[in-house]
Amino acid sequence: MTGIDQSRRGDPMSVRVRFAPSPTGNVHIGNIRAAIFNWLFARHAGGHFLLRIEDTDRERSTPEAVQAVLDALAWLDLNFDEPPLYQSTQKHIHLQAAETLVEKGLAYKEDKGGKGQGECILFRMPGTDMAFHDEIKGDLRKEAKDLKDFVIVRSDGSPVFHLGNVVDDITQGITHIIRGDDHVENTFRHVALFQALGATVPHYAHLPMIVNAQGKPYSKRDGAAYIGDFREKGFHPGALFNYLSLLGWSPGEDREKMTRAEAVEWFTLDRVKSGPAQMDLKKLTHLNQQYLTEMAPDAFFDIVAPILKRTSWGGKADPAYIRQVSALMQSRAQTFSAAETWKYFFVEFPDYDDNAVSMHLKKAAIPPLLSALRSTVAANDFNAAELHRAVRGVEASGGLAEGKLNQPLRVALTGTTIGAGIFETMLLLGRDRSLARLDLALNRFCAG
RNA sequence: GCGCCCAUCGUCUAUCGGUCAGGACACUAGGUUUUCAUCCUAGUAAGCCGGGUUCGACUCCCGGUGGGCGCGCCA
Repeated sequence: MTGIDQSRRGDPMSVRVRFAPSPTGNVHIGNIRAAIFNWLFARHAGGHFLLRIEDTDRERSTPEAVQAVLDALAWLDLNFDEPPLYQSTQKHIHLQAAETLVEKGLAYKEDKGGKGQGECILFRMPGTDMAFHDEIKGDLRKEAKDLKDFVIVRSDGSPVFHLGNVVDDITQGITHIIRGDDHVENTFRHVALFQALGATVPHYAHLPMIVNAQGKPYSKRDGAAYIGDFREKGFHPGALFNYLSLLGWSPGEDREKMTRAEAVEWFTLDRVKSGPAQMDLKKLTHLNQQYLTEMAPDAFFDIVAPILKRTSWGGKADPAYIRQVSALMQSRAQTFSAAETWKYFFVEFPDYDDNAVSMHLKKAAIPPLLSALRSTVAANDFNAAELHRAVRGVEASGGLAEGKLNQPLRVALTGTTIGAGIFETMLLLGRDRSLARLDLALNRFCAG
């Protein structure tokens, strides 16, 4: 008896996979990609996706760090099927397994010296060449001489990663281990442990790593390598999920943008690539814009409203007004953070861009026309049809081609050359603010 | 240093011996749009190198080069 409850391994046909992060405060993009692939695999197979928190590092494993993992999974909607297993609660089972191995002669105690800490427990490798089949990398083998005994319990009595990891996989009845390929070499040890513990060896699949724009492994200084960063930068979880699923995997037939259901339906391990993949923020952003455009206006508003609330100028705006601005600007937002550029809708007077001003308001012909337009607008009803008629009328009287007054008007009203349709924008700004801004622009930029 | 893995446009990829080597992002040039964004059209751009096997290799084999990972009482 190993002391490990193997009852959950019941149906050998039922797939059980797990995401087993160690909570360190931030969830790395590579880790979450592993979670996505595990989730996809489980859902495709109609199996179970489990979560295990490897919280044996008491220093870093704070409740906040655990919450960060849970938040990341929730944000990406990676739902798991059973309560998470906290590795720290399994310590006695790990140790019992180690004792069993010692009793069977499959592990032994030894004082390796060092800092004089006493005896630790080492696992005895079989002494033969080993091989296992990787669903992604194919058949992998290692010669006996490269497989050395290793510590499974430290001299201070704490279980080492390899032991805890394997024992917990047995406890959770894991059938397929899908993880980053930095674990490939460990797998020989793990296979030996599964066998020594009398458990069925699970199937393995090692995922290629995600590297940075320089083709190097992501490090702290690369930034934006944590999923919280992407959330803060205004990415849609669906877009990130879609994009990440395409890093190292492809459904073929030129399919890229896909729904979750499609990804689940098409996902198979044999279509996972084996070489490292680079993140491309540009492509992610492009996908993101598509996701934002397709969102229901209310859903878009729900996310954008809190972002505006946090700005110095959008804090106390009327929700109904925000909803209108949101609806107008949604289709041109690449990320949710684009809302931070909507300032001119929420203040009395906009910040004027110097280039825009000199380009569109400094020409001699413009001031008199804007002035005339100001009078016409003030004298008529403030609606789209009238505004349109007013602008066209002034253009005609000034000998300008149709549409040539639009940009000067836009700059006078918003301070910038880019934005949604100028008439729609004006209607949102309202009659008073529009007239006031025209006056200000006329006085400040067109006088003298 | 030793071991293992990988190698198609700048990037993500399709291709499972015979294709004008396809798609997407990015880029360039047009078009639509009052600006921007969107959208449409077109274009530039790839099989790391060297040997084999084969009637025929991006595809199979060997070598080289380059890159990644591993070699802890870390996880």
